[in-house]
Amino acid sequence: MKIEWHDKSPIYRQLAEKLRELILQGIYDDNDAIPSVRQIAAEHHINPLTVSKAFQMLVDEQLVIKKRGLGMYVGPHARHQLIASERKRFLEQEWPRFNQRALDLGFDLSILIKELL
Amino acid sequence: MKIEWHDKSPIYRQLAEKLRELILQGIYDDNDAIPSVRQIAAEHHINPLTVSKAFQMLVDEQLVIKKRGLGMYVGPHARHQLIASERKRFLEQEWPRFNQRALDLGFDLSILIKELL
Amino acid sequence: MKIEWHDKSPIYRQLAEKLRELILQGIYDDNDAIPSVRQIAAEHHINPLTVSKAFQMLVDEQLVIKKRGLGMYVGPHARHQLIASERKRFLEQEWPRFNQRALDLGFDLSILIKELL
Amino acid sequence: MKIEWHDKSPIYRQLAEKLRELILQGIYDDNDAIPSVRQIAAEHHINPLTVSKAFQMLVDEQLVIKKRGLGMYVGPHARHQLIASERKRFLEQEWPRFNQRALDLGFDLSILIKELL
DNA sequence: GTGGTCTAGACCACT
DNA sequence: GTGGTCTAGACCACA
Repeated sequence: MKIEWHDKSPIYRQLAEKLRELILQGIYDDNDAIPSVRQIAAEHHINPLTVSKAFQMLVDEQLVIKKRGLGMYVGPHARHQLIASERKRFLEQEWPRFNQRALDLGFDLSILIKELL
Repeated sequence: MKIEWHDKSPIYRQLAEKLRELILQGIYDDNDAIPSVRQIAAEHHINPLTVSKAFQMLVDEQLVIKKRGLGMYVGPHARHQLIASERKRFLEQEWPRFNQRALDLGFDLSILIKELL
Repeated sequence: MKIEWHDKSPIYRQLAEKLRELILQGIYDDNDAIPSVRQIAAEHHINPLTVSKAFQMLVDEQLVIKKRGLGMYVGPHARHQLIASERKRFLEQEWPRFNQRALDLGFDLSILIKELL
Repeated sequence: MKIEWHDKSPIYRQLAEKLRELILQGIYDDNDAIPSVRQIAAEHHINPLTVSKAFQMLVDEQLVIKKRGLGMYVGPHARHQLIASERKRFLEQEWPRFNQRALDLGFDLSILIKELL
C-alpha cells in the first residue's frame, strides 16, 4: 500500500481506492474499526486533511460509517455492496471498453485467455 | 473529432489523443502534412497555444515532425511505431491489470467471451 | 542567476539550464525542495507560465519530481544522472566535433594545452 | 551536405555554414563561380528565397560577390580571410569555452589528446 | 499554499 | 503563410 507522489491520480483518490480494495478483499471486514485519520496520515506521511477527504468519499458511498468520538467503521454490508457495484461497473463499462480496445489493436482475447491457462 | 469541454482530461491531451487516433487509422498517413495550428484552433474554437501544446506532445513522441516555417508533418514511420508501442503497452500493462481485476471480482473471462459470440 | 533578456535562446530554456547547473553543483541537492513557480517568477520578473515551461523540461528529463499540491523536488539521483549524461555527451559529441574543427583550422591542440600551463 | 529540417538552426544558416565550409576547404576556390540560387534550391528542395538569404549573409561578410546577370562568385581572398577570422574566433571564444566546460565535467584535456594519438 | 489549464493578444523568426 | 515565445489574468484541483 504505497502512495504514488509523482502525479497520476490525486492522493486522496489513491487512498480511497486502496481502502475500497481492503474492504473488497475482506481485510477490513464488515463492522470492523478502521485506523484513525492520524494513524494513516503518520504512516504514509500524508497531510491528515487529505486522509479525511478520502474517508469522506467512502462515507458518501456508505461504505464507511462515522461514529462520533469513536472513529470510522466499515459499514454493515459494505463488502457485499462493494462487490455488487464493482461487478456492475465492470460488466457495463470496463469490459466493453477493454474489448473494443483489444479489437482496435488486432488482438483476439479468446486466444490471449487460452495462453494464460 | 470533437472536443469534450466538460471532460476531466485537458483539451490539449484530448486533441493529442485524437491526432494519434487519426495517425493510427492511417487517415493522416506517414509524411503527410497536418493542418496548421491556427487552422485546428479556428476549427475547434480553441486557443492556438493549446493546440501547440498538443502538437508538442506528439513531437516529443516522435510521431510528428516540425519543418521550420512550413508546418507539421506526420513522422516517417509514425503509424508503425504507434501500433507497436500501443500493442506493447496493452500486453504488458492493460491486459494483466484487467485480468487481475476480473479475477478479484470473480469473473471468468473465458465465459464472458463466449457470451459475446 | 540572471536572465539575459536579449539572448537568442528563450527565457524558459535559460532558466532550465540554470537550474540544471544548480543541481549539477549540488546547490540544490537530491530530494531538496525547489523554490515554487510563483517565487521564481516574482524573483526574476517572469511570467509564472514561463517558469512552468522550464520546470516541465526538467520533469521530462526526470531531474525534477512534482509532488501534487506541494511543489517541485530534486529527483532522487538527479545529480549523479546529470553528471553522467553530460560527460557522455561531451565525449561522444562535443569532443570529436571540437577536435575536427581544430584540425580543419590547422591548430595542434596539444600545443595549445601546453601554452595554458 | 544535408539539410536538417527537424529544427535546431534555421535552414538559411545551415546553408550559409555549409557554403563557408566548402570555401574553407578550397572546394569552392577563390574567384570560382557558385551554383545558382535555383540550382541549390532544386537540389535540396529548399525555397529559393531561403537560399538567397544564405547568400546574402555571405555577401555581407564579403566572402561572396554578386555579379549582376552572371551569378555569385567566391571573393578574391575569401579563403584566406575566412581562415583568419575563424582562427581568431576559435582562439578567443571556442577554445576557452570548451576548456572551461571540460574542467567543469572533470576531464583533463591533455590526457584526452594523448589517447587520440 | 502548490502547480495545471486556458484565453486573448502581442511580437518574433523562418520559409 | 508557418510555429515559438511571452505576458497578464482568470479559474481550477490538490494538499
